[in-house]
Amino acid sequence: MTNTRMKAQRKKLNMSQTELAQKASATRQTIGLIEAGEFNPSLKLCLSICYALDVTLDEIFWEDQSHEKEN
Amino acid sequence: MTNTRMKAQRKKLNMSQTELAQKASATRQTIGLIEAGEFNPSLKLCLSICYALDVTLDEIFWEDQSHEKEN
DNA sequence: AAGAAATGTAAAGTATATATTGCATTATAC
DNA sequence: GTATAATGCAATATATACTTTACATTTCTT
Repeated sequence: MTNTRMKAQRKKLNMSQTELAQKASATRQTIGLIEAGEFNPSLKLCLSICYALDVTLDEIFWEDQSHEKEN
Repeated sequence: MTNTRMKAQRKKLNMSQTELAQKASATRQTIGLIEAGEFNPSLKLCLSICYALDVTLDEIFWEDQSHEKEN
């Protein structure tokens, strides 16, 4: 359940969790936990992350419904 | 700052807030407040709403960055 | 191999999303 | 025009996102 698309996009931009956290005005821990799939970010934070990573919501946060909930 | 796209899609499907709430396993109040733009739903809830309304995240929750934050 | 940077993880505290209950108002159907 | 459904709005309670601080481990650079 880790968010591989988000992590991949961050790496693609050669950005550390700390840098992303700053751009998205969150903490490194929060970013780490989201990438680890250990929590459920708010829409605003998702949007901030998208802006920082230059992608849209669907690109990194969409999950197919059949993708049975795993927590 | 009300979420007009979400509301419009719900109406398009002839669904009441109560029905949408049930399908998305939330309460009517929560749905009402999200439509009113009075808070910041979690990603999971956004996804549940998308499934219930048969749209994707970008269709009803994406906001352009220039869309200056209004709360 | 050593030092630095990046990441994982955990405890405690704060802010806020969400639920629950309840009542008032507006729209819809008969 | 009265009943019924749909929505708006508030107060209180609870769950949990997110922060802060801190330390351990892994990865990168030299």
